[in-house]
Amino acid sequence: MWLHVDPRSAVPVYQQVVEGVKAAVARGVLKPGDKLPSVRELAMELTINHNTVAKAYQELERLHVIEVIRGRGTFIAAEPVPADRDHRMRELKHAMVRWIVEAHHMQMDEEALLELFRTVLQEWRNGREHE
Amino acid sequence: MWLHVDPRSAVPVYQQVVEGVKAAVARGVLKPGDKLPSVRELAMELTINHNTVAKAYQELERLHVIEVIRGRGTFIAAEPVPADRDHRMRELKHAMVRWIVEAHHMQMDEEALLELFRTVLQEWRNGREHE
Amino acid sequence: MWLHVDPRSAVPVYQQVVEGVKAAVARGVLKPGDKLPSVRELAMELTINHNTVAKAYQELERLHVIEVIRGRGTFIAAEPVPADRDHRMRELKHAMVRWIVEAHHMQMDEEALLELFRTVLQEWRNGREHE
Amino acid sequence: MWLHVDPRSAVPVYQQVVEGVKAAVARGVLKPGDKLPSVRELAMELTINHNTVAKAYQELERLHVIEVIRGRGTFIAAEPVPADRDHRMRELKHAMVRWIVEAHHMQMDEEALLELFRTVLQEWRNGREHE
DNA sequence: GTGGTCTAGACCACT
DNA sequence: GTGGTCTAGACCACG
Repeated sequence: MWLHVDPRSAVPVYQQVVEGVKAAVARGVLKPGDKLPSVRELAMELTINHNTVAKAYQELERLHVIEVIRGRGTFIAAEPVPADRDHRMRELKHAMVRWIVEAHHMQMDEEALLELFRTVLQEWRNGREHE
Repeated sequence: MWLHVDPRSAVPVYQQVVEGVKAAVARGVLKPGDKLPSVRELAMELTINHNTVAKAYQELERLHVIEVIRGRGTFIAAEPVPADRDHRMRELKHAMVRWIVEAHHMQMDEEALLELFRTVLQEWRNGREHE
Repeated sequence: MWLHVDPRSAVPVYQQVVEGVKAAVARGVLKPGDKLPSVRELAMELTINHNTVAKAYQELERLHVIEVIRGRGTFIAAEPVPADRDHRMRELKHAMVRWIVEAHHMQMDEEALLELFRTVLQEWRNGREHE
Repeated sequence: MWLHVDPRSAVPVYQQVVEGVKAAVARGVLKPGDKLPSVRELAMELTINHNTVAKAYQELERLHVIEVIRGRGTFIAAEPVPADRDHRMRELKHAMVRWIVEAHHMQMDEEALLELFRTVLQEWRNGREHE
């Protein structure tokens, strides 16, 4: 299964589903046109409520990651053109600054941080190829 | 003032205070031994509830960023010893993977992402020097 | 073809068919007495389920836009007598109020809204002449 | 009360709440900074479930119509700058075309339609002054 | 007291 | 069978 959820995590379950699907798309596990499990199937599989899955799917549709076709199912969207690019870019930068500060408090060099990022990037790229 | 707070924001106010103090320390605005405003002073200054500031201070003490000395006040800790280094390192990596996924959904190249990170790192360093 | 349907769309497919036929009649593409494709033909052409087309035809008959003659086929009605004129008039007014509210939230002047309506009306009229 | 809801309507209750608040803002009944009833208060008043109100509030926040401040309440946003102006403009035009077609089927002249719109606009303007 | 999230179970419209 | 909506009731984090 390409999706896992931790009910005891601080981050909301529906958001974990959203991020999980986005990650699967980014990793190439899910490709444009692929059919997602139905709301109830996925809910069963993750042993969570179907409303929670539905909320996640609605959020994903709003983000243009998936497309919902009534009575047919939900599918990975063809071309996820990001609408509010500026907004998301700003958020991404803020997230980065937050972690630069955090790294500082972990006695971590900036050079080491950059190096770590390169490593993570490399690992991710490798993991992606092995799909 | 080295601290600002936005009551309209998805991130909790007390957490904004925590991050603000950590950022000030990382940027060198606050140095070991420096005295922080009292809970009530800071609450007044930021026009937020003093319970909120108290909660932030408790969190900061738990993180060994500050030290509370009864009857004397609260101070920036001498040596910010990172307690749960492994845990935080794991979180840092997860955050990085999230960036990669997010960048992917913004049609952003991995090389561009790395470049962005370098830029943000550079900007932060500059801001730090100008303090 | 005078009819197109978008399966990915918030508005139900059968309703898109209904509106499409009504639009064709209003634009003069379909005239009283014109024969419509059979349920199965149209379904084939639009690559949608024939139940969906059947539902649309039923709705159109209810609205006196078309007439279904057993064993002969379905035709554009001679005189589209508006049955529930009051009801539809009320809905029309409500829709207009919704436009005004929406325009207001888009920081749009009332004069600009009126101008926009005039433009849309003009464009539609032009499109109609070119059929 | 500036808000009413019809549970038997085809349009979802939560959306009726969304439109009701937007209308109240457009009419000037609710002004920037005004406090909205709490989720549970409004739910009680409209005799609907609090989750339904919560969903409406979340949608309104997404539209920048209101601002939610945790533990304090929800307020009308200061400056409702519309983000996806193009998208909404396109939708507005489509709605207009739909009703032009509809008016045609009601045997209504285009000139009469324009005149009706002017009237509705005038009525709305008057109703607004009487608040 | 505020909104946010989740579960459970139900009904509905659409295909 | 598909997703969308709603109710009922519960728990949690925040201020």
